[in-house]
Order: sequence, then structure tokens, then C-alpha cells
Amino acid sequence: MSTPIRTRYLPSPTGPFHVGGARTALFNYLYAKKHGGKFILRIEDTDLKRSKPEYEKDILESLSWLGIEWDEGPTLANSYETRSHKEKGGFGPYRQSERAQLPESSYKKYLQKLLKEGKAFYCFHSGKELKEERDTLLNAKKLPIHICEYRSLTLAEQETLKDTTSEYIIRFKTPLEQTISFKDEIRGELSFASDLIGDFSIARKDFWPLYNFAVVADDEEMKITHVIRGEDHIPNTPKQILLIEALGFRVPIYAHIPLILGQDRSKMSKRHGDTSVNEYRAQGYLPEAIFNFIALLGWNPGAGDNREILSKEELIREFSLAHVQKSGAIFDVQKLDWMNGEYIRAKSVAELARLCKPYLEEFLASSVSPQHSNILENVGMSDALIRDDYFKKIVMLEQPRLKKLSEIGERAEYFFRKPEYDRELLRWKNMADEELTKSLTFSKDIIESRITNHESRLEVEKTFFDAIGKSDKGKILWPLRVALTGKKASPGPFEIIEIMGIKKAGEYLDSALKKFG
RNA sequence: GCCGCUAUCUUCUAAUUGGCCAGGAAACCGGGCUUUCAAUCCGGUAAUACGGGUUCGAUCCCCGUUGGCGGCGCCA
Repeated sequence: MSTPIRTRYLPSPTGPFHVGGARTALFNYLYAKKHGGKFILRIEDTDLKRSKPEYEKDILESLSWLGIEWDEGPTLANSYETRSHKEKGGFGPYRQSERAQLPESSYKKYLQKLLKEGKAFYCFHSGKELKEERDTLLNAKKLPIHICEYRSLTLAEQETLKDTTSEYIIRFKTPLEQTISFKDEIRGELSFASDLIGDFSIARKDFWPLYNFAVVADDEEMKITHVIRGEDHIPNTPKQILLIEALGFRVPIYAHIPLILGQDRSKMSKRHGDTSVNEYRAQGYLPEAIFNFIALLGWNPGAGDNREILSKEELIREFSLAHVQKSGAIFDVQKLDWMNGEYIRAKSVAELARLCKPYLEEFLASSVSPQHSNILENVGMSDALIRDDYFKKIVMLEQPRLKKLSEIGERAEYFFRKPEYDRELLRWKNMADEELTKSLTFSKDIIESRITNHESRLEVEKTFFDAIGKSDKGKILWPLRVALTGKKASPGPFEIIEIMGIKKAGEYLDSALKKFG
């Protein structure tokens, strides 16, 4: 019996939750699910100055929205503020700050062990001294690491010094002249010289744990078997392995995945603007599309499998670390747009309408400018009264055109308020004014007197084509379509009439005609 | 600066342990369908960073160069 697989994702709630983090979480999730293991969410919030409850909430909500469910960790009910300890899993608490505050914290236990065995020590250099040393080394073009003089003091000597000053910190006594190597599941054998690491800090004087140490302690306590994280953590790995060995823990399996890069090829981060999951959500990207898209960023199903649209279940089934790319991938929004469109087209109309409705309402409510309001004539349909059956028909029309849900407002606006007309846009090719007026009047005539049942698109279409005869269809249909929509691009006029009805269509044509006196 | 990772079209990527014309998708361009825009169908442009090896044969293995990225905190 092999040990059950346990993967984890450790976000730090110090800013909006980004797609890079979501991808790391996703890979851990896919790997765990593929092998019937557990995916653990642990919050790295020991940096109390920067960690914020709202950021943690953002992480939890974004992950849930994406469908990346964690088997253990904080829950949305267990908010950062209330600290109600409604967590899932038996290895809690899952917030580092809470673990550190436990009366018999494991951090303290392990720290004391290291100190006692002479594997860690108190460093009494002041922050100023450290900074100066660092600057000197940097200026001399040397590696800015700290190999501390206090490392060789006995514990008793250190305890004595503790009485003389309050400025000290706990460091790991990094063994010299050693090579630390480990196998990365994606990159193979990696090795590092211990001399280049220095005596790194592991805890503050009050035993408050620092990152590298905290990770090692918690991974042990939570029985983590696989560490799947961004390649920016490769340099941390030898430090963590040194700690693991000093504490006699088991070394987990490592896999360092490539970074997601911004358009400028640098690590995607805050400076790249709208990269937060929330922002994509607000713009109307579907969670399934983002899930699918980020899974394919740095990973593919492998040899000869050209599928790109893959469901969550398929992704879990196909996932393997062996097919993870080694080099970083640029987040290409254009391709995301395409994929989102694919998912939109795959939706049922009812579902899509439900998803689009808030975007439409928001658009109609927010885009009423003073200059706009006088044309906001109520054409038999008040904004507050968007009937579902009516809206569904509109959505059906826009479905093949939509890339993001947020586009629905702009695209379907004319169904709810009369458009503003641009004289030149109404004109088909070089049509003269009289010709244009004739065309619009012609359409108005047909609509008002010849169509008996506008709900039959076939009838509308046939009536029009019978009347137009063999003459240039563009002369009639282009001005009609623009009169109906006010836009240079839109669905066809017959489909629009079918939905908006002859009354409103007639009124729109009247307005368009007024442009030409 | 030092250490590490990495290198196939503009972008994401494929190429059974070295072997067809280097394949797919997005984007772009052209065409069909069309009043427009989409959707859809057909077609097209476009890449193994460079230099050495090893080999009958290298995108693949080795070395070097160059480029890109990451890390070097009492942050995580």
C-alpha cells in the first residue's frame, strides 16, 4: 500500500488573486484528483502586515468559482474575520498565523529541537549591520548571503547574549561544502552548492516562523507527499531540503511548473494589470473556459492528442506531470477569448440568458448619460421589465457572436432603447438621399402593411424578398438593418424584426427617416 | 554581480526510445455562404536561436555562445 497522495497550494493573501496562482492550484488539484488523492489549501499569512482578510476571501471565492475544490482547508463560512474554525480536514488549522499562535505550536517544538541540536542558532546582527554587509558584498560583486559569526557559539553562550540585546533572529546553520540535489519530476536532477546558500533566517526571536521553515514544518505535519509549485521556488528547494534533513522529515516529491508570463515575457504579476481572476470573472469569462485555458498553459494532453476543449473530468483523466512544459508560457488573452466563445456557444440558451442578464441590466443602468436620456424612449419595454422569454430570443441571436458575457449590453442595446443614427451609416454604398429615403419608406411600408405574423421569420423574409424582387438587396436590407440597430455590425434585420416586432421596427424606421427631413 | 531554470511559427504547443514535406490550435490573410458582423466550410502565410561535435542521419544526445526568465529579505 502506497501512502495516499496529498498535494497542497499555499497562497499568501497579500493582493488580488491572480491567474498564475489559480494555475498552480489547478495543477495540484488535477494531480491529486487524477490519483485519487487529496488537495489541501493552506494559507500563508504569517506576514501579518501584508495579509488581508479580503484577499483571503478573494482566493477562496475565486477558487470555488473556478471549480477547483479543496478537500482540506479553510471554508468560505470560516472567514478570516470570524475565525470560527469551520475548516475541512483533520490537520488544521490551515492558516499559518493560527498555527503559530497555538499554545503548543509545532513550529516552536521544531525550532527548539534545531537549537538544542546546534542545527540552528541565534544571530545577533542588527538589521543595519546586515544591510551594510549585504551592500558591501553586492558592491564587491559577490553573492549577498550571510554566513554568520554567531553560528559557532554554544547554545549557552547564545542564551547569555540574549540577555544583553533584544535584537536577534533564529537562523539555520547551513552546512558548508555540501551539494544538495533532488529530483524534479519535470526537470530531472537538480543540484546546488550549500556554500551559496548562507545561514538563512527561519524564525523571528519570538519563534514566529518564516517562510522556508514554516513550509517544511507544515508539509510534514499535514503529510504532504507532492510539492507542485512555480519554478520561482526552485532556489528555495535546497534550503527546505536542508531543514527537512535536519529535522529528520521525509522529502516530498517536487515538481516545479513553468511560470505564466505577461505580454512582455516577465513573470505575470500585479504590474500586468487586469490579471486577477476576479477581473476575468467580472468581464464575463466562464469559469470552465478559464479552467480549461490555464490547464493548457504549460501542459498538454500529449502525443497526437490535438484536443483543446477539455472538460474538467477529461482534464483530470488526462493530466500528467510528464507532459508539463519546461519553459514559461505567455497568457494570450486572444486565445482565451476564442475559447470562451467556444464555451458560450456550447451553453444552452436558457443558461446563457441567465448568465448574461446581470450584465445587460448593469449596462442599461450604467450607460444612461444625460445626453442619452432624451432618446431613452420607452418602446414598449421598460428596462426593469426584461422578460425572460424575450431576452432568451435575443441571447440566441447573439450567442455565436459573443466572446464575453459583458458584451451583451452593448450588442443588444437596440432591443431596449432607440438607437442614435448616423446619416452616413444608414447609407448603402453611394446611395443618394432620396434613394435612401425611398428604401426606408419601402421597408416601413412592408413592415406596417404586409407582414401579418412577424413571429414567423420565414414569412418576414419571404414577404421582403417577394417585394424586393431581383433588385439589389443591399439597397433595402442595409439601411433597414442600420435603422433597426444603429450599428455597423449586427444580426440580420429579419431575425431582429422577428423578435422586436413590427411596432417597434416601424418606430425605429420613422426615427431614421427623420434624419433626412 | 552570483546561482539556477529555459530555448520549435506572432502566441499556446505536437513530433513512439534520433528517421515522411516539422503537425494542430489561436491570431492574421484569401475564398465560399451573405445586406453587415459573427458562426460555419475551404484554402494560405509563418518556426526548430547561433556555432561546434556524436551519427549513415539531430528539433531530439553532448559542449559552447547568445537570448529570455527566476532567485539572492526579520516577504511569501
